[in-house]
Amino acid sequence: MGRAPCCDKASVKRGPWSPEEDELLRSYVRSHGAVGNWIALPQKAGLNRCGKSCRLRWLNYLRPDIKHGGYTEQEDMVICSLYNSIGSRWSIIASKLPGRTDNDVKNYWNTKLKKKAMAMHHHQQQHYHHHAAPQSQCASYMQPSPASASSAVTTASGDAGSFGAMYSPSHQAAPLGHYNVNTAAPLAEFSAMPTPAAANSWA
DNA sequence: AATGCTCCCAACCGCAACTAT
DNA sequence: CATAGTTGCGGTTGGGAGCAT
Repeated sequence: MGRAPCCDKASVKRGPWSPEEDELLRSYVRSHGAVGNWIALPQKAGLNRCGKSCRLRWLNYLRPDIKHGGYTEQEDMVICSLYNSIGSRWSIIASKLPGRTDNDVKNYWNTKLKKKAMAMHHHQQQHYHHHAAPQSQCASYMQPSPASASSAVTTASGDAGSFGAMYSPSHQAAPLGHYNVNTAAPLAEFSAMPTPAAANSWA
């Protein structure tokens, strides 16, 4: 026996949200506080939307503390080092970046950071061909990580896993399986991690 | 100006985990 | 304990915006 669908897709609106719908959802959450039941919310709020869709819209876009774009070098490094350590666990990575959502971090990685990492990976390989050991601070920061061999990373989307490895800081989180979400360092702790020179070399 | 291409991001989908009964 | 309902997550896609030809 299959699981019942969360809503009747045929009778529910899909696609982009209108400003009116945003306001309905925002005002409902504002007046009712934490949403207990997202499935029931659309009806109560007067929205012809799937509960799942409402939840996603709120979490990824309407929440008051959301930041969009404008990623800092420091945030880049947090994302890459955590990706290296735990793979594509976007919700965990996002939880270390105040104001960022898993969807946002995921999009940012897929559209920008991955390419940046690939470019640096290419550059790094050329560097290794000419030098026995990395000499720049950037290169030392990008030392391949033991964690990159973990199942977490090897199961992460193809080549991207190994690219993530390049950004591993010297003190990494434990590989998946030993990774403790509760003890993972928040963003502030990363401030002591890479050198300014390493951070600058990203641009 | 028209067309095609690429990039980016919001949103959807399906599954797993969790919770209630 | 078993089942159903709900939530959370990660992968993927659709389509608009901007750029190149």
